[in-house]
Amino acid sequence: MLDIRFILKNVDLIKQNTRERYANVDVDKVVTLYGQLKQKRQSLEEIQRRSNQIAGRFKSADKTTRKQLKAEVVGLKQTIAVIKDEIVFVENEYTEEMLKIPNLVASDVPQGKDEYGNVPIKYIGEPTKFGFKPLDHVELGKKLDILDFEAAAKVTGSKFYFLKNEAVLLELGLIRYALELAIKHGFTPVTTPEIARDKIITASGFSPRGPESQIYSLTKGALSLIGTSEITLGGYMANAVIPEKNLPIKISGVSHCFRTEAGSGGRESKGLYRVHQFSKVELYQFVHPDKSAIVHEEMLAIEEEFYQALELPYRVLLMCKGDLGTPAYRKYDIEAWMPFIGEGGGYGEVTSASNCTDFQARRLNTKFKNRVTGKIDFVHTLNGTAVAVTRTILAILENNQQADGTVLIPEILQDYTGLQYIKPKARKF
RNA sequence: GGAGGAGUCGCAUAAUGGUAUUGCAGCAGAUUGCUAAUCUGUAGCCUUUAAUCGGGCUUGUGGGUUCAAGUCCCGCCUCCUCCGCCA
Repeated sequence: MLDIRFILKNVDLIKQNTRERYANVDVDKVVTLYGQLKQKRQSLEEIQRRSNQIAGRFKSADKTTRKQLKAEVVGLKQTIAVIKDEIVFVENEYTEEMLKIPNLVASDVPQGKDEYGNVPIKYIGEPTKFGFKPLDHVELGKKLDILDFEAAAKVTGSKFYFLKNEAVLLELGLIRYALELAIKHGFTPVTTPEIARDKIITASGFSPRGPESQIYSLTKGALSLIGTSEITLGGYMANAVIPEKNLPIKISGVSHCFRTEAGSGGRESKGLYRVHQFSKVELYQFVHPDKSAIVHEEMLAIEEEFYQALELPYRVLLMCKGDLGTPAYRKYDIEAWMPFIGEGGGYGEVTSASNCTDFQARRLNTKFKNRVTGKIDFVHTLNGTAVAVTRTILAILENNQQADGTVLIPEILQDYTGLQYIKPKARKF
């Protein structure tokens, strides 16, 4: 959420930004509704003032005066009720539209409508070449007996999976290595709830209910499954004032993520690439506003350290205006080489790192206080993926397969998994 | 899940239905003069203003009763005690 006072002062700028980000929002409507809201609130306050005045005279009044005062206040009460209803109505409309206004963008964010507008800024490693006919990860998963999509389809439906045998060790090893990397960089590890209040989800910039929602909502209570631990990690500091000397606060969250993937049928949806549930280690930071730009680079550096240690070929993209999420001010994606994307291989998203400036903090109401000046202001928040497990397993399987049908475990993970390679094996069930 | 109790500023506390008290801490100022003490002021949000003054809202939260609600009634949240269930 942006500051309404900032919006009012910079309507043209906001409109241009909204247009360039291809956000479907009516900025004029927000301005108009806010004007109405303010006007109604002021008239309400005036009537409340009169009502309070009458109540104040009541105590010392005699019987007949009280009768008069009472008669006087009845009309006011009715008017107050009417105006209150009007305010609730306008407020709902206003909030709904207001929440759609995206964050501002950094000056170096490229123009562009969608993923094709993203700008590659770095390529590390070469796309994997094979001296034999490689298999995709779904076929590999079957031969190695480590993935089972058919059984998951029976149990839950499409886009679910069972990990089996070495894939399980690989998942746990990836999580463990990612966590140790995070801890090395000063993050406090946490495991989080995987269900959150809709309020917290909204505050993080996601919409829990509605047709385009990516979120699974529960029927019991105003609760939903989290799409990412970014939601719960941000919520950790909701309504908090952090002493400035305690910044930055760096948290690394381990959780499952649940996504409906509404409207993404067929698109790069084979196997593990796009699934309804996966494990992720997330990096999250609350920082001083002056520091967020530098910290954003640090977040990317940690992500790169991870994928370099895994020896996977990847590229880094600076995301264009049209492909940024609503809360993001600037965002990097890392895409790992995946031999079976598109025709003859391509790069597929494995991480993202976003600087959300004060956009999330304003809605989460997370502030910091300078002890000397006493100044209170919103913190900046950043989030990034340490590891999204399923896509990383996909990349390891497809890139590290050998002519003899085995898959080599990256050296860094060998201690964490207790494996050097995964061999094909007969499937008993 | 059931029964009972509680929730007031960072902490601690007060308030026969009458418009949120006091102490400590922190912060600001004054004074004294030095491992600090004393005095004064100081909650948040919205609104108004050049800035003040002023107005409104806020006792976990949302409703209700009332001229008036921390106080009475109802829903929800959180915590405590006990019971049940359970990895």
